[in-house]
Amino acid sequence: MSTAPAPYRHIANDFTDKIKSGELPPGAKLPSTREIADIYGVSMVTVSRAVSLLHDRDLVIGHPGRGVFVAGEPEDG
Amino acid sequence: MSTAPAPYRHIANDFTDKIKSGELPPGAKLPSTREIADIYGVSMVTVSRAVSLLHDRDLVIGHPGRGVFVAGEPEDG
DNA sequence: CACCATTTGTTCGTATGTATG
DNA sequence: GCATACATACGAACAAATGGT
Repeated sequence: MSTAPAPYRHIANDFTDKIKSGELPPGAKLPSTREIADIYGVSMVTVSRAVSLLHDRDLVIGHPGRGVFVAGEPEDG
Repeated sequence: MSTAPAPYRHIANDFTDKIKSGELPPGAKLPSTREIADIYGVSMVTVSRAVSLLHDRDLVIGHPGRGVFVAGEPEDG
């Protein structure tokens, strides 16, 4: 069955991996919603949902007007 | 203070509380998406998002054509 | 300070797909 | 195949915050 995850799940999973692997260290700024949407070929709503999951897991922190940053310490503290 | 959570957050929080308090025991069926949407006065999309959070937290399990059930053991096995 | 552009966050309506019965 | 019900997505819109001019 593969159980292929939905796009928003895939995106969330993808960034979770990048953060946990250190590719995106604490304080790092994620691409804007529009950027990610363009990269994955989905709408901004879908990206927003994916980021919401990351936010729910305390992996990232979004700052309206600035961007989304990886949680952990810098930029946020 | 207050920081009133968004509707979908509020709904998810509400059901999380019901489940954790035992008001909704494992195997219990949640109201249908349409029902919840009607109760809270929001669209089904918003309810679906709230349930997605519950699902992400392994609090519930959705069965297309049947409904959403509280996770834990029964019904889900 | 005022105005505008950018960016995040959330919602609505609608459509499609899948699964159950 | 139809009715019911969950899951996800898109497009458009509004609200709030930030920052540049």
